[in-house]
Amino acid sequence: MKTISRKEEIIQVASRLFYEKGYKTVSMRDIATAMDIKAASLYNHINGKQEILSEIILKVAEEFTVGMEKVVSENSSAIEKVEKVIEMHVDITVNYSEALAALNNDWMHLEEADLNAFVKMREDYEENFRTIIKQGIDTGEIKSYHPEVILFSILSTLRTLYLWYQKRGKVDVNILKKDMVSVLIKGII
Amino acid sequence: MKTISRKEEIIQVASRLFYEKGYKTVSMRDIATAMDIKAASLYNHINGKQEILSEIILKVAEEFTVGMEKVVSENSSAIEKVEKVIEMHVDITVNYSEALAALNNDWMHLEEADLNAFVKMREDYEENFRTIIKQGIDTGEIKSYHPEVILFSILSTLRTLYLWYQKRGKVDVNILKKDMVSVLIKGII
DNA sequence: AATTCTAACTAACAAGCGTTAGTTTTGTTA
DNA sequence: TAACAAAACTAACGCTTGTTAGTTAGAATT
Repeated sequence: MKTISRKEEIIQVASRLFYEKGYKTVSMRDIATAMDIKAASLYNHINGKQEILSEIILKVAEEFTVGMEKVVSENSSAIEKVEKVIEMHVDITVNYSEALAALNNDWMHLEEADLNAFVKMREDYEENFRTIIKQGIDTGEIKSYHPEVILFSILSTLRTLYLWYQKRGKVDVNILKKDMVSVLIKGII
Repeated sequence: MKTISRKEEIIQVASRLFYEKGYKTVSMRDIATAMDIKAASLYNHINGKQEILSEIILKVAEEFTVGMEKVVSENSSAIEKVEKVIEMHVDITVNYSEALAALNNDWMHLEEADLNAFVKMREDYEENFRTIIKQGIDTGEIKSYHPEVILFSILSTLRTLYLWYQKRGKVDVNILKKDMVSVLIKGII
């Protein structure tokens, strides 16, 4: 029986509100009201609004980083790696769908140190994905379109998945993975 | 020699700032400073911050609506219609890349009347696209994946294009159209 | 030259923001 | 039961927000 700390509860509630209205629109009073307490009481558990944002974003960003590093280190074909990346995105989307709104839309409101860390992680992630695609093109597994266009096309779809997943009443994960792999890969092989 | 009114100038400057930081983060003083005037002076030309947002968003939304209606009314195959939709998206992205940030990220900050109008346009647009895809599946032109997944996949990519277009130093429009059509269509036929 | 119009200005407002200080309530441990 | 810690409270702070009122400088029109 895993209990949830008050701090984690704040982060959970904030994630939901950020998902609905965005970081800048949600006030500390909004978060407090949603928890039936006063805004000042939040500060018994967290250091400030910034901390809430960075905990939400960086936690998920690290999931992506770890997941991507695992895929890259595998001894498998490029197409298999792309498949694994897609599946990882689906898994993270299902587990953190609300946090992904902040990660996608509010990362620029992180302050310096966290912002730099996030941007670095994001760039590394894209670079790893780009390398996989280029390798696939070299080995002939993937059609030789401009790699940047393939990268952009797949990544856009994956990054926006959290919106559709919420809207379409949370489909079965395994079916979702299969569909995504089909649609995204069949076009490039 | 087409001159630009002061109001249009405000909307243009605001679009750029909204693109960079988001509607809620940008203050009227920020907009004024960027134009080298005081915030109060803006009100000689516009009625308020809301008006700026709705002018930016609804103008582009109408472009999409008109474009889609034109495509739908054409007498051509489903695949040809999908191609036309993709090309329309590229055209609008090139002409309104900054306004698209507000349309994608800040539409929820429209107030009631404009919000309803926008949501309606967006739903109609998606429904038209969905119908095209379903027709394509019926006639056998398009693989019989779940139409919702195809719709989502293509639309996500098109809607995020404005980000990549800005980042990659504004590629040639016709090349961009060709690439997008290739990558997005080859996967579904 | 007098008038009107345009577009800027200064000054201020009420409301909301994130946050802090100090206090009180609540529940657990000695 | 007394002591302590956790987590809530009230009250207020300095600052920023969108917006309004009233004024002024310069250009265009009569």
